[in-house]
Amino acid sequence: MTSETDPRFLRSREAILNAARELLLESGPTAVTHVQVAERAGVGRATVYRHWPQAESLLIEAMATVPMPFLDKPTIPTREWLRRELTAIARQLELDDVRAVSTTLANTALWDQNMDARRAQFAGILTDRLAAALDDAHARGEITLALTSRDAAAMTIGPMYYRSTIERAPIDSALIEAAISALGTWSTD
Amino acid sequence: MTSETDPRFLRSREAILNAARELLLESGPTAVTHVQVAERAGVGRATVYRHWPQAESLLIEAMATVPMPFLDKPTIPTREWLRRELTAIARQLELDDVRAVSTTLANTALWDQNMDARRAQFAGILTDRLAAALDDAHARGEITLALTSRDAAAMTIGPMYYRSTIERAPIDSALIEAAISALGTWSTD
DNA sequence: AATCCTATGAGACAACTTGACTCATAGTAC
DNA sequence: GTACTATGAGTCAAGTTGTCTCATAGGATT
Repeated sequence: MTSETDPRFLRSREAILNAARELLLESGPTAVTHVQVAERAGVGRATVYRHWPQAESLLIEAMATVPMPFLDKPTIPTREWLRRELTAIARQLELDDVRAVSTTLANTALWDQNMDARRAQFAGILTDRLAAALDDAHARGEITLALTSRDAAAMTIGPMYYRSTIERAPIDSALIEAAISALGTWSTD
Repeated sequence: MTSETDPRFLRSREAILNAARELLLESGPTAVTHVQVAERAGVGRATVYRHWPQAESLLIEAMATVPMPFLDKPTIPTREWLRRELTAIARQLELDDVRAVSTTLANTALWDQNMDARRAQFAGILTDRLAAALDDAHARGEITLALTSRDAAAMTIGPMYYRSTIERAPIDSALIEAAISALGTWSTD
């Protein structure tokens, strides 16, 4: 039997990941230490070291277990799809764990290459999908773009992210509507 | 002689604050420890403990020494003032230390009350000043607002902050222009 | 059931870190 | 010159970190 299929191994692994995620959520990334994770997970300290010799790798994997906001496959009309997706992201940003993961990512990525790779991947997906959806909407004549389609993520998610992490206030639908209008002139206006 | 005027005291204090700021910038908030700061500042370890018994307070004060983007007194026309100020903020966000301070603030504020107070103060100033400037522009008939004036900070600074800290890409003037247009209909259009 | 394999918890361990304290020295005011 | 006090260097106990060892027990295979 190889480690990866041993139920004892998998049980410990899950317990450790859950404990790490809880600690991140409750007390921040600095709380994700081998000792604290072991206590919270109810496993031996040595077990945590065996699974993740580096606490930082554990933090990264624990962060990856938090469901982050993404964009579903675009539907038509794009404007409705966009309204729906941005509202979903807004709701996600109200969750403590999503805020914890995104701000930890943005912060630690400045000094840590592994974190930066995760940040880049995350940001890239959002920017790409939104750009593709808008390019398509433009090709169909649904919108006349006021900016490059690759600026759309910053223009729409940016205000919500700022509202949620810097102003720490709820995201109202007016902000979402304003962001959607800011992308260009919609033919359905 | 009281401590606060003793040149020896002030010299140590400055050296410690500078070292802490450098460490934050180069290696992140976790690098701001008594030992590392003492080494970098060229002072004894005990001196750092005497000045700041809590490393976190030192981090907060060191962060406060980094010049953060604010908004100058509004001039007329508001649109020109806004373009100028947002461009200034965009330039500031390209600086490593501004990114380090703002993302550290957003992240640590989630678990630390003192940091959260700083975050709230910082966010409040930007939101208030921008709202006041836009209310004034509206009263003068320079703009018909597409959103509440208190949403303006999120709508304009948000995209730049997201671009700079999540997408980690340069802020182009098209993004700034789009944000300005998103605020409403300018009478000078 | 019996056997083998291996992940685990408990514990021991040295190396290092942390925060507190002491004291001789030297920078500064008067 | 004298008095004051911030400082660096050093000491110290308590706690933390990462590694290793070993008996145990969970789980697969027969």
